[in-house]
Amino acid sequence: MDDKDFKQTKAEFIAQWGVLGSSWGINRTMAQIHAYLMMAVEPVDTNEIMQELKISRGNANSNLRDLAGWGLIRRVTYPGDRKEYFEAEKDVWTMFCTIARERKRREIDPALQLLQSSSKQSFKKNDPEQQLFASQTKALAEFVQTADLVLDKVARSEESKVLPFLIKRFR
Amino acid sequence: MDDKDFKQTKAEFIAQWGVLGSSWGINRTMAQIHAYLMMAVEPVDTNEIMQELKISRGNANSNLRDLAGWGLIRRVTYPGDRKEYFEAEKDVWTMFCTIARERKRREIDPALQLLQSSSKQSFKKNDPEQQLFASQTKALAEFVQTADLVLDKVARSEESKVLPFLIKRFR
DNA sequence: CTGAACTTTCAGTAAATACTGAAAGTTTTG
DNA sequence: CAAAACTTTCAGTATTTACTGAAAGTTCAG
Repeated sequence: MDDKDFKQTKAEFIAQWGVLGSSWGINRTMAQIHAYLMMAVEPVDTNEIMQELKISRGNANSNLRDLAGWGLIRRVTYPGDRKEYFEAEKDVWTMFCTIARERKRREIDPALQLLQSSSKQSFKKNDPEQQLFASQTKALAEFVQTADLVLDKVARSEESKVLPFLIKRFR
Repeated sequence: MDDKDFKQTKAEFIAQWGVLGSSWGINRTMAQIHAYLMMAVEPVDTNEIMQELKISRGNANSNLRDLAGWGLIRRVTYPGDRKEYFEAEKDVWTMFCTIARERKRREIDPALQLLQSSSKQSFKKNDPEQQLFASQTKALAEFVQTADLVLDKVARSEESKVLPFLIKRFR
């Protein structure tokens, strides 16, 4: 594969990764920046990202900030160089744990809170509608709590190096 | 809890569930309709949904269609009644399996396809950038494949009745 | 076949989300 | 301290996504 083909393959990959990202809840540009950084051998500065992905400085800046907020990329600086560079976590299991931890915090915890507070009301025992509401919210709360717990166990960084092997055995 | 309080609690729950849904990739209305149906004792028709959630016929129709497409709700008809009613799957584990199956089909499979086709190109062994691209896409492909497999195992309906107990033990 | 009962579609519009680029802010250097 | 090098913010705008409601479509009873 010659260099020209490679550049094209890579660009195509990054573009497509963005499309996939947006079919999740992730914005296209953020997914593309992440893909770009995952495939970068060395840390990259904002200008390079702007040029390669054809996006504005503001857009690059805010998506990089968000990615750093998720813990998926790190800011890197070199002594004697005032620019900031960015570098992605490249280990997929570490990435998975990071994402799991953040999603738990941002999505699971609020859901659990709503479900628990809803299910802990007092209801009329003779009203089937109230009974259903009570039992459904309770069942959902328990489910989410279980999911939470599993993610917790799985996303502890110590175990995350064992887990891949365990799971492969499990096939 | 009197009936008025209950109505309010339920409405608040449905509204909030919608907010949570949209912090995932799910649209607010769809999440609300689903919540409404999960908490409904009997099958519900389009008009009731329109009134209760204050949405248009078109909106109700298309979100109901999509929910049915996900397999999260069923269409119900009664002999001698021309209207269609809708009813949600209420068992949370069955719901989970359904969602897992659909997400696999809609999100995991396309990602896997992209990753596999990208990682199966031939690369220059002496170019570190090409090497990184090759190894990253391969690692991602393997990860996604594993996730896929785990979901597959978990989302088989037979086992889904055992799994909750298993996981509770695991605490 | 006709019309009532119901469902679906879709052009137009509203709302939410993402993006731009210039201005303001910050840090460092000479 | 001034100016250069860089980063952040944010008002305005573009793009995407969701929603409305009326019209078209479908099914069925008489």
